[in-house]
Amino acid sequence: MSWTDERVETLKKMWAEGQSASQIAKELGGVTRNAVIGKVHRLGLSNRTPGKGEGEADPAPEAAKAAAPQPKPAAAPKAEAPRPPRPEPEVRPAAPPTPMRKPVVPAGQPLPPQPSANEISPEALAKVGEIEKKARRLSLMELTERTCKWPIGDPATEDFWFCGLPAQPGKPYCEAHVGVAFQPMSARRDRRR
DNA sequence: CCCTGATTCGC
DNA sequence: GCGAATCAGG
Repeated sequence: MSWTDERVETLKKMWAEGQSASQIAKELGGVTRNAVIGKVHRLGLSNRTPGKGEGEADPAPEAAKAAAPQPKPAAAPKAEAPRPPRPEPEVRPAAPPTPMRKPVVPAGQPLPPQPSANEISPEALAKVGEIEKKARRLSLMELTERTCKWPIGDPATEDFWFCGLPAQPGKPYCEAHVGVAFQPMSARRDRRR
């Protein structure tokens, strides 16, 4: 593969969007992230290190950092979450060490949709309750394509993190969470009708 | 361990 | 110019 105009354009665009080199490499195909990074540097797109270049008297430092790429929580290229999960509102393992907490409602951040009483198998729920105690409690930034992206807690408070346990290959969640996230479509309604 | 970008250097 | 190997960091 070579750096055709088109490919370079894609590279520039994605890089500007804040996409990582590996993501760009994946998108382009036929190149590694190293190739992408190398190209980025050759194009002079890398982050201008302070006090460096000659003809780089950049008097407009503000404009560049205005755009913050919007992070995608469960950006699984293939298997996408069938529905926004909302584990157990009940579960709140860590809340005590914050007496001074109440103005925890940021801006009008609506709480995630609550699937209400879903007809999830009791075993699955129990399983989830168990593993959530062992959750790695990862932050958004720590999630990868192979960590469970199941949210736990209230996003509006400090009691929020992601499961982070090893995700099922090709799935965005760990085994336990896959169990409650992917329902066979109405696990079973009234027998016969 | 997973990931990130940065740099080097033989090609 | 290219990019694998390597480095440095989170």
